[in-house]
Amino acid sequence: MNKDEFTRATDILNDYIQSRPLKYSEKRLVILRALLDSNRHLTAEELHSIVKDKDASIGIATIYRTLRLFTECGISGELTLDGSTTRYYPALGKAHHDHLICIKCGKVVNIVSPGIEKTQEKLARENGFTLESHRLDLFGICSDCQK
Amino acid sequence: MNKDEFTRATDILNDYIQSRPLKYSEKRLVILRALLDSNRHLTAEELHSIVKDKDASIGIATIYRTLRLFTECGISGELTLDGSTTRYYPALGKAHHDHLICIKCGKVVNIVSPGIEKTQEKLARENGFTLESHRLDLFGICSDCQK
DNA sequence: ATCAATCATGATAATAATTATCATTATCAT
DNA sequence: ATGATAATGATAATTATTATCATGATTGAT
Ligand SMILES: [Mn+2]
Ligand SMILES: [Mn+2]
Ligand SMILES: [Zn+2]
Ligand SMILES: [Zn+2]
Repeated sequence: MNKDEFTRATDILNDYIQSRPLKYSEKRLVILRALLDSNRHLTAEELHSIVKDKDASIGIATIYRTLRLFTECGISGELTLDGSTTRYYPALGKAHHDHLICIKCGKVVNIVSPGIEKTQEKLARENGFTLESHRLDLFGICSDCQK
Repeated sequence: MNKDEFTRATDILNDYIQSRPLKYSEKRLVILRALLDSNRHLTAEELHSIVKDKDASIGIATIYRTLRLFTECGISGELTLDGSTTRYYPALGKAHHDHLICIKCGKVVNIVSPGIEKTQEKLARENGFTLESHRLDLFGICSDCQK
């Protein structure tokens, strides 16, 4: 009976909140719902404008605070493509993945390559590093934009 | 008799300048020398403070302008690790490479993996993309910082 | 060398995304 | 209910970078 994404996310969020000195908030659930519904890579501003339709009192600062919280507990992921604006996306239940981005239309495709992941580990080891994380972004032109 | 790095860089820079409506400038050479001498991944501010010892009249805006020029003609490369500050490094003659960064001391090691590069092409192709560029950064802890 | 056109530059204002501050409100354990 | 403290909105502050603009340097033609 497979809990839906929202329920799984709130479970994680509640656990996280109760494991440290944090308190419940209704607004976080509004933001969570909007993020999961969109299922895209959104900027904080974009998410804010979506969320305001549901609760006009939510301020941009709370969007940033909440997204940080979501990322801390694994509900969302962050992606900074151009060094200026960070985009946030639902990461729950999705295994680790990298990104393939169209430089014309901005489309983002999730990709995964166990071979690359393994090679990264090897490269780090060869250089005496223990690997903690990595970032792989491929930039190109999607089939639509090639037409 | 292998021209030295500075000479090769100035050759490229001169060609680039003469191929478009740009003019000669002494200050660019001071900045170039400082960048090549350091041979590290520097922020614009760091490079500025080095350069000011040679020519105190050089302003930070010219550092940014010149680094952009260097990157355009392939003399320098840009690396934005944390989404906030961009670092610049001598790229001349160095083949394409990716980066392995120590999250404790900031050390940056250049790495290269033909296998990964090839797999990236394949992934892009499988998704209907033509690959234009990519960014691969590995974050870990170097051997010194593990002690 | 003179001159005009235009690029290069420094100082500084502007920008833009994000974070910090702070007064007010909401949550929660007692 | 109450007291402690977290959450929030408004907005000021921050920070890296870019734009503006008046001034100086370079070039190529006279
Ligand atoms: Mn990966
Ligand atoms: Mn690469
Ligand atoms: Zn596209
Ligand atoms: Zn280190």
